[in-house]
Amino acid sequence: MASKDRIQRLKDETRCNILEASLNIVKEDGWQALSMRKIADKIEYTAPIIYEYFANKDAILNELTRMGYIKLARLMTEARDLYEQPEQQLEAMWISYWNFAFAEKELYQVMYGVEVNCCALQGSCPDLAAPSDMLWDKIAEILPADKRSDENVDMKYYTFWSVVHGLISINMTRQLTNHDLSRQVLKDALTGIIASLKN
Amino acid sequence: MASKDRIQRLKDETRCNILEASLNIVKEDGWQALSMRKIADKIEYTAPIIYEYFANKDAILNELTRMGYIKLARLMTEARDLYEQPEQQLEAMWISYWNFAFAEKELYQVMYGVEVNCCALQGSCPDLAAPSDMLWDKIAEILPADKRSDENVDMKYYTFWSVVHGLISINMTRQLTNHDLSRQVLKDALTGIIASLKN
DNA sequence: TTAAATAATTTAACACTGTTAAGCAAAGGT
DNA sequence: ACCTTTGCTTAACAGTGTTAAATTATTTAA
Repeated sequence: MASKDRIQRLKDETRCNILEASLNIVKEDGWQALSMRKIADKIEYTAPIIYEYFANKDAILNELTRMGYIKLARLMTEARDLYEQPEQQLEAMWISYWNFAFAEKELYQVMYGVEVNCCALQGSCPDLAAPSDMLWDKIAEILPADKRSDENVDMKYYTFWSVVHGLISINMTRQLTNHDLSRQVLKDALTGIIASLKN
Repeated sequence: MASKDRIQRLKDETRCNILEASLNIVKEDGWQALSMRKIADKIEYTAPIIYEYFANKDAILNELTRMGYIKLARLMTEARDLYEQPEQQLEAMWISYWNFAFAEKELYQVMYGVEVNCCALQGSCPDLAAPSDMLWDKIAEILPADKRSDENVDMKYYTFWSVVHGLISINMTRQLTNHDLSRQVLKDALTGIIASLKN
């Protein structure tokens, strides 16, 4: 009967190896490069074996997503517990969220649907710059003359863009489904940032 | 010699048809469903023909991206020109950006790397909710008692999340490469929102 | 110990994917 | 009429996720 345990332990280990191998492949060559056969190669099996442990490829992604959330929660808890005041704790948690995103880039990508391949075209044609230029120029126009440095305009521009794009992304990936609430957040944020331009 | 023109016109039309067919497929079944053979089917040719017009599949995505930016610039210009005051113009442009994202969801996705498939698992396990719960609770704790309604906490939570996730996304898709500037925007935004909690 | 049953693993296959090379058929020029 | 160019298709390659069948190894029973 103890052999059952041993076998179970080996199965658990293989399951773990599959997840580990997957993450390694992604860290080396990106999500695009992750394939069942490559995973099988890494764990020194053939592809169909993986289906004994996961229903399909998506199930592996889901499990990695879950692992990401668990790790993020741990890091945020640790960051929070370094402080006493709620305001400092809240800030520490968000900064910990930020740090996690870059320390575990691949996990963050699968958790929140940030594509990597997209937008490979960088400043290749003026069409791509037109919208951002329009916004940038208008921000510069509103900012008081003594604060109209390139860096200040950049700061405000990216603040706007972050909140708007972030809100859109969260909506599109269905992490926020209340569209009315979204619009309200948008309105509030926009008026808030616009107000902050003029002082 | 006029026949040359006619032929050129037909070629231009086919090129346009490829882009149109691609966008239709994506609108019907998502980016995942877009394949060279399906495009060929729609324009009633076989797949290799497409390579006469585009170097590869990526080139099609790039062209759709470009079309997206052109359309976005047009909409933003129209929105801006409805107003006189710079502040109103700026707000109108961002709202126009927001509206474009949902009116042309597929274009926005390819322009800014928002994955669709990801995070299909919704509230399936408590692990996924842990990080957001931690943040939500801390926001509730800081908010003055008379403003501690679920809706108010939600608003603030999503404001935080939008700006942080948006900034991360913009960084990861390499639309903003200056990491120091990012951190500064992050810090400013966080202290700004935290300050706004207590009044 | 040997035979039967069960489990573990692989090979083969299917229907896809992007992409390229070879072949064919129609049109144009001489 | 022939030759050349163009337009288009068929066939193929290497890869993908996934499933069914075949094979090998291990455990159980006699």
